[in-house]
Amino acid sequence: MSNNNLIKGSLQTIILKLLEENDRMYGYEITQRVKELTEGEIKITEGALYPALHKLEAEGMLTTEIQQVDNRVRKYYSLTKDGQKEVSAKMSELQSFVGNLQRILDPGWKPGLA
Amino acid sequence: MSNNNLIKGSLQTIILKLLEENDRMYGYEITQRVKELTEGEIKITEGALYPALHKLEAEGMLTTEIQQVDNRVRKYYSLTKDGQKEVSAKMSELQSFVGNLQRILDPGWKPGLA
DNA sequence: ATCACATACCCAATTTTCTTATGTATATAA
DNA sequence: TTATATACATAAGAAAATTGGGTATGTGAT
Repeated sequence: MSNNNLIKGSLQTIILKLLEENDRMYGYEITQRVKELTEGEIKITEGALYPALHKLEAEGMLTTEIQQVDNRVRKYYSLTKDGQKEVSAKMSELQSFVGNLQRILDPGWKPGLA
Repeated sequence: MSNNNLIKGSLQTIILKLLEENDRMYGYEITQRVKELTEGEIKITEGALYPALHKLEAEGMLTTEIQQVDNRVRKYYSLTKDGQKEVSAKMSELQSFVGNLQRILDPGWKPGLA
């Protein structure tokens, strides 16, 4: 995940959420989307991404579809039913975790006040 | 660190920040403070905490002072000069990471709008 | 008395997740 | 022909947890 060494475990959530929004994406596309959205600040490395995708597929969260585009092979991933449920679960876990982090780290923090 | 599996990488930041606010804390106290602040949702395990404290000490971020209290030994930790600088660095890293996470995961998210 | 629980420290084996480095292959622009 | 972009993949190693132990004291309940 680039130079940023924080919060291991959020990569799966990122993958699942992007697939919820986009229905169908391939690996390289995911890395580019994340780079775009964070203005280059988070770069998902291939060494992290592909193992994560394979693991999610093995767990039944994703299905794949291989497709030829301009003499290049793309492997498209989509959410399964289980994957769709998992997105919600992971998202609320992450939200609650970030909330708890704020309670620990931001003295005087109150929910709902930016 | 308990049942919550999304915390990896933020423990050092939590320790440093709590010590910035409290000047002097011992290990067990840190676990209890975090439990309090998160209403039991985050429980720092001793297997994670003590190695993290020892590492921060070895890196020169913390100093220790052993004290007897009621026939029990307590090891108090405080920030060194380097540790004080490190708090700011870790905090802004974490804030920027959480911001990037929101850009990825919250479609339509704008900074400053809760 | 003994058992559970709280306080207070510690370590070792294992697992998960990442970094770093490498490999394959095609296409395009300098 | 060299670098960069696209597109997949694996393997060695490090980092940071989990899990499960161990030591020891104090207190409240059965």
